[in-house]
Amino acid sequence: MSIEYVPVSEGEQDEPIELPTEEDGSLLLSTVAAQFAGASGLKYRAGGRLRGLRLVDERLSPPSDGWAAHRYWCAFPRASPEPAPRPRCSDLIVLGLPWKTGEDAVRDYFTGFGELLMVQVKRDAKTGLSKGFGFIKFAEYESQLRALGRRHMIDGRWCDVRIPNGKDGGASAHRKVFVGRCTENLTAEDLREYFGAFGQVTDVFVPRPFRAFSFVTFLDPEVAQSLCGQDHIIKGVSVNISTASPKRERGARGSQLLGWGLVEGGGRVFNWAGDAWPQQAAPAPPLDKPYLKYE
DNA sequence: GTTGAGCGTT
Repeated sequence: MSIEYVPVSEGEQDEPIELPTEEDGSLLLSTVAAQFAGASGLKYRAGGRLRGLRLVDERLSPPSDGWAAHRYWCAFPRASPEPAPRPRCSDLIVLGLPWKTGEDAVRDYFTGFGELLMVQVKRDAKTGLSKGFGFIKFAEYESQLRALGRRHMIDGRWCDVRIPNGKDGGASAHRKVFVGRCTENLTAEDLREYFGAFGQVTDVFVPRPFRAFSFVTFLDPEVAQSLCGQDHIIKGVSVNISTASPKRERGARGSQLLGWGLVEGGGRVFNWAGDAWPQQAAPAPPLDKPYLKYE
């Protein structure tokens, strides 16, 4: 069989370019792609119907009645409807680890949620004793979602997994709502269950001793924002939902009008970018043994 | 009784 020339166009209506076949009578897909970048195959019309050409090992086979009986145009891959880049995993902080828990136990536990890329338990440099928290990073975002969606019993103690402060680009400010008019019988579990119906809840904070409010953090800021301004009845209690204010901002909530750009606190003035929460500027002296009461 | 605990020697 000798080389022949096959008329190929980009679309059915376009002007064809003649492309050479191989010795075996096939047409290389690379020959097509050299003229029509991104082409993944060829088609033609047979008796009014569209037909596709057989493609094996990058070689296009002629129709049964031969190349010369038709003219051809290119098929292109469907514009990928899902180039949506998945959110990347961030480091996650694990809070409330028992003193005795080391990297191995943390890794063993969280591997149940997916492949881990990193595990750290933070220790005092001098004594080597655990500080009661650590960091993990998952390989897959789905694993991170699963881990953020619940509390964790590790070595006999409940632990929390959070996105570390300052590592979410201020997104937590939009993902968290303030729940006012809480009563003492509303538990964190009640709130998690109730608000979980609106979207994945990543954190519930209920002050102890009792104060008449709580915080609920959602994975999706849209969910959090959609609830703001509403009253909801949970276990017969009418609670009010509003936006959460940055921690350092006490009293003068009017400065929300300034977009949270500049805030006074504790006799100092703090400044931070965009809507990020302020880093702790005057950290309370850390307790020597913050988890002692639980042990 | 309506604004929060703890956050990484790189």
